[in-house]
Amino acid sequence: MAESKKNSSSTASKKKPRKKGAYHHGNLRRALLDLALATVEKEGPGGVSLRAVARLAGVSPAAPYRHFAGKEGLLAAVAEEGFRTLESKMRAASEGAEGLALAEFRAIGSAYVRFAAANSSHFRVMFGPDVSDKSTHPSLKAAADNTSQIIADAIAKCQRAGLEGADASPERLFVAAWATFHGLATLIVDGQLSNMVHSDADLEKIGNDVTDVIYRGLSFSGL
Amino acid sequence: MAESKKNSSSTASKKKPRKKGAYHHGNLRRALLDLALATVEKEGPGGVSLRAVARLAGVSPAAPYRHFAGKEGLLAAVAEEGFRTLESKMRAASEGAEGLALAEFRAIGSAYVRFAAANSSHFRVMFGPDVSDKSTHPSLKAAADNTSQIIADAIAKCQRAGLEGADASPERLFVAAWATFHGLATLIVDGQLSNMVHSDADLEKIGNDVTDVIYRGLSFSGL
DNA sequence: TGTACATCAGTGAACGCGCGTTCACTGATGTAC
DNA sequence: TGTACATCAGTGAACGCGCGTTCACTGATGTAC
Repeated sequence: MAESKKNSSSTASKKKPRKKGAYHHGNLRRALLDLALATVEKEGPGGVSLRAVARLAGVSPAAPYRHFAGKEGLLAAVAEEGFRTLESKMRAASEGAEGLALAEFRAIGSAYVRFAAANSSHFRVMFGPDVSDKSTHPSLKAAADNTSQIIADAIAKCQRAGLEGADASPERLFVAAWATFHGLATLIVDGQLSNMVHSDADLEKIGNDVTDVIYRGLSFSGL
Repeated sequence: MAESKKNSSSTASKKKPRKKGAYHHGNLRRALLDLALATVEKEGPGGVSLRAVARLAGVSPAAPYRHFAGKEGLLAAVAEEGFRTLESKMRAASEGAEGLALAEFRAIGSAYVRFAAANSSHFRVMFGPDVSDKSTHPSLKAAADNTSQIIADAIAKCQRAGLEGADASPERLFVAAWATFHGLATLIVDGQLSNMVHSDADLEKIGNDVTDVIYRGLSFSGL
C-alpha cells in the first residue's frame, strides 16, 4: 500500500552527476513531487504545504516556483503523473488479455484497484478535492480523460462482442463498472477495509471477487 | 444534490422563542453544524474553519467552544449526524422491502446512494480524511459501525435465504456490495458523473442500474 | 583551450493573512426561597 | 409575586504559528567564439 520511491534520486543522477550540497539541486522537480507524495501518505492531501515540501527538500520557500505555478500547480502535477501511470497500467493489463472482451474488462478493473492500493497517495490527489477544477490544468484534464476512456472502450468492446441488450446504454454500463472499481479502490485507499485486507494476496483476492461480481452481473443482466 | 436546511431556524424557535440580537443565540450548536455543512458544500471539508463558521453565525471566535471540543469536534459531530441519518434511511428502506432478502438488499443500496446525493456535504465529512481517527470520537465510531452493520446484516440474510455457495464468505460479499454502493455514491458526490446525471430521475435510474448489476452478479456468481 | 557572457536555478527576507486556541470577563437566564 | 444568586452562553483581545507568494538578488552552468 505504500507509494514507491523508485523515481527520486536514481533518475536525478542518471543525467548529470552532481556534488552534494551544490547550489543547484539537480532534480528538484522530481524531489518536490516525491516529497509531496510522502506528505500525502502521512497527513493526507490537505497536509501538503509548499513551504514544508521545500523545507524537506532542503531548499528555500521560493525555489519551488521555478518548477510549479504555486501550490496547486504542484498538486496538479502529482495528479497528472498518477493518471499517466494508471493509464499505462490499464493498457498493459488490457493487452495481456489477448483481445477477449470480457477478459480485457476484468484485467482493467483489476489493474485499477491494484494501482490504487500501490499508489494510494497519487490516487488521493487524483480524486481528492484539492485540484478539483481540472479545467485550469489542461494537460491534467487530458490525462484524466485518456484514462477513463480506456474503461469506456472496454465496455464498448464487450457490447460489440455481442453482449448488448434491450435497454443497456454504454453510458450506464460504464457507470456501473467504474463505480465498482472506483468504490473498491476508495475503500482500500481510505483504509476502511484494513480489517479484511492484511496482505497483497488478500488484496488480490478481494479485487478478483469484486471484479467477478460486476463481471457476471454485466454478463447476465441481459446485455 | 444540495444539503437540506430543514433543521436550522425552525428547530431553534420551537423550544424557546427568543429576541433577535439577543446575547444568547438560542441554538448556536445547530447553527454551527448547518454553517459547517454549507461551507463544505461550497469549499469542501478542507475549507471549514472554526473562526469562519463562528463569523457566519455572528458570534465571537471563542463561542463554538461552548458546544464543541474544537474544530475536530465540530466535524466529528457533523459526521455523526450523517451516519445517524443514513442509518435511519437504510432501515426505513429495508423495512419497506417486506422481508424479501434480495429486495431488501437492493433497497438498502439504493438508499445509500440516494443519501449520498441528497446529503453530499455530510457524506464528504463522513468519509473524508478530516475526522479520520474515529477512535477518538466513540459516539461517532458507534454510529458508523451501526450503519455498516445494516449492509452486513442484509448480506447475511441473503445467504440464509439459500443463496450461499462454495467459496463465498460473508466478508467478501459484504466488500463487493459495499464497494459498489460506495463507489457510485463517491462518484456522484465528487461530481464526476455530472455529465450523465442531470435530474433526480437520472440519478434514480443510474442507482437502479448499478444496484441491478451487483444484485445479479451476486445472485449468479454461484453463491 | 580559454574566456566572456547569457541563462538559469537557487537564496533569503519580507508582506499580509487567517487560523486554532486560551483567558479573564460579562450579560442573560432561570430557579430557590 | 419579588428578589438573590448560581449557572450558563456568550465576548473580545491576545498568543504564536505556518502559510502562499513576491522581490531583488546571486551563484552555478554551459555555450559561442
